[in-house]
Amino acid sequence: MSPKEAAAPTISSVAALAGVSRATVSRAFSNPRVLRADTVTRVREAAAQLRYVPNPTAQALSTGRHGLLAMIVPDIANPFFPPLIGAAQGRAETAGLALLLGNTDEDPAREHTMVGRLAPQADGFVLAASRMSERQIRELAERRPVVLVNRDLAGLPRVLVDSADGVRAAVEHLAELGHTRIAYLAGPSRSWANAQRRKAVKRSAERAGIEAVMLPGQVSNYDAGMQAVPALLNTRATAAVAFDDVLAHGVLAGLVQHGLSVPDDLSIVGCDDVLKAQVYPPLTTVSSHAADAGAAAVDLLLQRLEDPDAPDRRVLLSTSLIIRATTAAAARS
Amino acid sequence: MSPKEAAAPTISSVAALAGVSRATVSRAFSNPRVLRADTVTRVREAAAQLRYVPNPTAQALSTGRHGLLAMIVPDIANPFFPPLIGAAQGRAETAGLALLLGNTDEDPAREHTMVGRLAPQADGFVLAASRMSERQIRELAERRPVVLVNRDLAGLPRVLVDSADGVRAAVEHLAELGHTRIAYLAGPSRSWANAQRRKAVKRSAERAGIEAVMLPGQVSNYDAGMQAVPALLNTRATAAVAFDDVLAHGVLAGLVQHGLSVPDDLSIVGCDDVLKAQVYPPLTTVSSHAADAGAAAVDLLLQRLEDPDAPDRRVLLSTSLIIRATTAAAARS
DNA sequence: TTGTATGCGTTATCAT
DNA sequence: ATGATAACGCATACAA
Repeated sequence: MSPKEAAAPTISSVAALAGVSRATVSRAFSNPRVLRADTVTRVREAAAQLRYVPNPTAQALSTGRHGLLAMIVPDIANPFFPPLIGAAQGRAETAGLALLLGNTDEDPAREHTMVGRLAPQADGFVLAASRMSERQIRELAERRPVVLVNRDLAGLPRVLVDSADGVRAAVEHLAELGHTRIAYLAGPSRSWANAQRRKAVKRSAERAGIEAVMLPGQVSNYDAGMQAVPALLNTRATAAVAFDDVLAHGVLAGLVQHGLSVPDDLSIVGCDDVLKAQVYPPLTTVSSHAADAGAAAVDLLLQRLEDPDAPDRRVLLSTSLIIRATTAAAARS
Repeated sequence: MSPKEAAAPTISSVAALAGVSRATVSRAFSNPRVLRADTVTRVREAAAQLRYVPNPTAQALSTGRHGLLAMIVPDIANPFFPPLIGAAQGRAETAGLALLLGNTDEDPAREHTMVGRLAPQADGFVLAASRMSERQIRELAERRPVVLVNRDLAGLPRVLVDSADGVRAAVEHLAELGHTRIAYLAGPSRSWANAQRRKAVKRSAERAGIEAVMLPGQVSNYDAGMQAVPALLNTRATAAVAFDDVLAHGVLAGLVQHGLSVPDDLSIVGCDDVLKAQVYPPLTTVSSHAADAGAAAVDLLLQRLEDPDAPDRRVLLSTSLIIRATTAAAARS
């Protein structure tokens, strides 16, 4: 039952069987157009007969292309990322590439050593919500094509789910409901999305003429949301927008623990729409489209791979407010 | 900004700088014990000075070891898998290996071509909840070390989260509560876990002297759970155990849509404990420990990698019933 | 259109 | 303890 290395057929065996040189076999696969059609088929038949498949490692050593893409995420347990990863893997697969996955647990140092470890084998990187310093990222980009997701660095191809619009709509929605004091419950401090959302809340609140108070950053998980409730209550805000749905979900739970009811006592808005209508009460949130982001990122990377000097593109994925059941008129406290 | 291939230093440059042969440089890294201590340090200093790092591709071509593990999952969007993947990646990382991730969308054919694509580059596979045929799996195991998660094939190393105990406890719990007719809502038909749970429900019900009716298989997602509700109601069962938590979660929602309340009208038990106490009402479920399974699988694979002829181990991860709030005394209908 | 020869960066065998 | 040198499997510049 131990794997026998079954002496995989090489280019030489195929060449022998087909009665051509090894170079011809190589060309029959990598550049068939330069060969006569019949030799191509002859070689291919021989190859099929032997179940020959080009050895990617040898190809890599010779060409420098490994057929591998690397994707780095800060927290695979956060429901935002699995769809992102799945879509990226699917896209890569379609292009004949495989996906290396790295999970950093929000640790910039770990991320840095990880990309260093992966760089010699990966043809390119998609850094999702990278926590590395700008300098580290640019250093990597010096070695390998890099595409960023939710990180906005000039000169690098990047896809950004632009929650500014959605968040603004959320704040306006809250203002219209009569809320005059809202809170923003922050997410990871190194998160670009968090910075963007925070800023959007602040600005939109100003514009709407209502007050916005900022609560300190949290790792994004259910428990953190629950534990943030006392601080939230302290602000005397009548509504809160949370960095993301999982935080919001925790807040929901914490609130009922405190005997408060949503949206009667407090309105809550999430972000990313990872919960859909699956919690009770269904969470008002800002859409995200993580899967689209993953696919777009790989597309950008693929593009970059064939033409390294293609102009860097900055693709923005728009968002919108999804009103469900956790927002209502402000309670008169 | 386009990546310059900066002519990475090779073993030759280091050899030149250190005034030794390439072989010595190689040994200084892969087998330092055979060299004099001072030459090792001299070589290492030269390497450090040039920022030399061995080229893994070249190593792979020469040794056959790629430093890559492949993990295949049927559905990365199912919350059971991300922790599994995260733990596996972490374990691999500790061992100096990187993780290739494949998502098959429950498609056996896709899985098969995927492992074929990956086999030449991966040192070994962990197949999580593989949907491939036994034959295909054994074929792969012929080429590469394979560890199975939640699939029970004799002769192959495997880690099984053994939900039999937990499910039995669940059924007994239900019986004690006075339920005399329960339903099992099945999951993916090719899932080993589903088969095991289904069987456990059946047997435990017999032993407890109550009736168990089996509902047909579903893909495991929230909507499928919701849509299964009419069929569930049709059985006139007063309790149901679902293949997993996400299905159970959908059932919960479907039930309230039908104006029914849990656990007053119907008791529900999930599996895997991926929801924790995060839904309302908190779901009674059977624990799983996906992360442990991922770590254990990689450990097994690592073991297999250094000694291909190690006896195949079958590690069982035990489960238990977690009683929360979706089970109660049978309603007298 | 096809073949020859060489290189890609290591490891490993065989000498010394 | 260290050095030469031949693989590893493929791609490609150059020849023919």
